[in-house]
Amino acid sequence: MEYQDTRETLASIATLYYLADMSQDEIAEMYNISRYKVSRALKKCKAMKIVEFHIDNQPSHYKKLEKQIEEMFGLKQVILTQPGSTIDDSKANVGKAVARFLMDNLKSNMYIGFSWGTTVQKMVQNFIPHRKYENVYFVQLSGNICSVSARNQNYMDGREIVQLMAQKAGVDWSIYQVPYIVKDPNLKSLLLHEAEISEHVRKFEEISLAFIGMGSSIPEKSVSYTSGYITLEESQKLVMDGMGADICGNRVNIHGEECPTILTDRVLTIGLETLKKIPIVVAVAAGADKALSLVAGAHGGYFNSIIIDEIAAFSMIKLEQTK
Amino acid sequence: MEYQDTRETLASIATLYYLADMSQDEIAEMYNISRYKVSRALKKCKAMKIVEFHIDNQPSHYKKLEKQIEEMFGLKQVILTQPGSTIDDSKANVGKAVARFLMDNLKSNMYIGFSWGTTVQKMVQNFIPHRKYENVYFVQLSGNICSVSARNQNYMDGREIVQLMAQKAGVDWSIYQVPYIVKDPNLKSLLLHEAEISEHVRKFEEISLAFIGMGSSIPEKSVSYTSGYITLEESQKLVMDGMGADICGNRVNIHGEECPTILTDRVLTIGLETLKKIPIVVAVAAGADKALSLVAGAHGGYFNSIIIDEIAAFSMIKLEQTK
DNA sequence: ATGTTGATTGCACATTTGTGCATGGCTCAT
DNA sequence: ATGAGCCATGCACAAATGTGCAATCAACAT
Repeated sequence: MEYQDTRETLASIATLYYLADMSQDEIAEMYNISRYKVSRALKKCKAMKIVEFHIDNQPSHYKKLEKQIEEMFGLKQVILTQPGSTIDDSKANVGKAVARFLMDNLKSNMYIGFSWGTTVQKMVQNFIPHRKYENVYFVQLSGNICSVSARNQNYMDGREIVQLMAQKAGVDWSIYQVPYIVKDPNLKSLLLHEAEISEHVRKFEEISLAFIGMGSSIPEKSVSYTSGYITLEESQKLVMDGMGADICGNRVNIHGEECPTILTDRVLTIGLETLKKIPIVVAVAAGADKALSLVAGAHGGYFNSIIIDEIAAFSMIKLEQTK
Repeated sequence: MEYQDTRETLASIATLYYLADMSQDEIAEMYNISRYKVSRALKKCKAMKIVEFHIDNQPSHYKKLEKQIEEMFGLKQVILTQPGSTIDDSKANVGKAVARFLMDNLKSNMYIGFSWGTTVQKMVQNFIPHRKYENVYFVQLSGNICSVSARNQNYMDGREIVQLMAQKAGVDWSIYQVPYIVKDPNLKSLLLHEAEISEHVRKFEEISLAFIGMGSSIPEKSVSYTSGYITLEESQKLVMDGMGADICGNRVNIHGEECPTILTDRVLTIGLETLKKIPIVVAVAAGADKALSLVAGAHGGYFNSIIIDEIAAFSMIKLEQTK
């Protein structure tokens, strides 16, 4: 047996490991390669989705878990979705549920707010409105990031999400035409004094339903860092200082309290106090690393509903218990 | 989180382990149970098929592997099938391929031989003949075992397999109305002198296509033991003595040579020399523990074609290389 | 040639996982 | 009450697995 770095060989290794119950050592021997290589090949198989794990669970049993989280965090509504074999799959499932939620709740005479993010983005393709709406505004809640890693092929910025959604629904929309983060707090206040921008921000007060993304509490994954607004060290320091939770761009501690950070007064996004006044705010997230933001946001009362995957749900419970 | 011994909880544990990449320790902590229990719960998840592994491989790439085995063992035709997440699934896939092979090759004026076994049995439900055949006989190649463990709900004996197949095809059949194994060699020769039985055995010479099952080379799984004809110690001794290969009931060593064993002249089944004279003999098997019988049988020339799953294929190669 | 960059590999080590065995609890027939 | 049989549990240990790091290799521009 000769090892080649092809999809076929990788599939054979995955078969031998997961279906034939052979150890990595045995497989290594067959192909005359080192055990380490087999270990790494298997990792690759997961990454390339050559092997996938399917868990047979009736989503009906989420009812118990949803109830538990509602009570634990005092939330109005909790919707759980199935995790996929990759974080991207999980986000897609959440996105589908978010789209469904919106379609169920969208009526005429409403202002709807959207932040952006990879999970929120997954809602777009699943949003298929059937009715016509009068006097509906889709409002962008957070500014746009300028530089996106080229790797992220199908990345949508906040503007694009709001615009696509509004066009699908045939409603008006309002764009937050500012950068997500600025260097100088003074610039932020200057921007907010611009007539066009302040007019947009005033619409925040009219919103009756908002969907907001959660930031990752892993310093390397934080958007402020990945988009180059802060250094990795600064990102790590934020987490160290207990300010790893990121509610739609606002940094808070695990209790949901705002404290001064390097990002204070530099992020252009809907403020926490404004969020609190919106009747229905839905936190949208997938994956374990969103747990901190979810727990913190729930305690701060910045949202009253969540649509997340089962993994994020368990992670919230775990974090709350060990808090 | 409270642990309950329900399918739901098991599914959650599998989700946490396989999809959320949590360690068993972390999961144990969440549920306030011991790590060992998590390990055993995961084992149960596999057994209950709560979690399944799917490997995305195009069966087309089996061509190379099939060719390799054909050359390695000098076989006329090798057909490989996908392994399933359980050995039962794998057998079902093999059974499907066997049924297809039979449908492709069955013509009028043929005698077809069938031994029995869990893999051969899987062929029955997938056999859907469409044409009518003249002068076709389905012939049972091995005697029947009498006592079957009650656990094996849907076990079919050789008689049932042949009969069902023949009825589906609308052809005649001939049953080998004897026990699979007898205590006394004399009894075997007496039985073979019975007119009705000897008439059946004479049909073996007319067979042009036969499907034969392979015995497991794991002492505990050998049918001679599980059906109570020999003790576990005797079964282990057979393997120790190098006679673990089981070609349709005939014990041979890895080179395919017959040597005297405790079962010699006690098994009522088609003999190896008779098998050799049949134009097409197809070995049917799934799983790693059939490798010894497959390799031995190929070397002995008792069959010239095989239909097995990918795992059995790799196991054959491995065994042949380390032989 | 030489340096630079990036990927690959093997190693040592820590972590994670599996399992035979002994223990203790439970049921049930005597 | 007693003892036999069964099953769940935890432990100790062995086996299997993951990964940071450093060495190596290959490609390519200088």
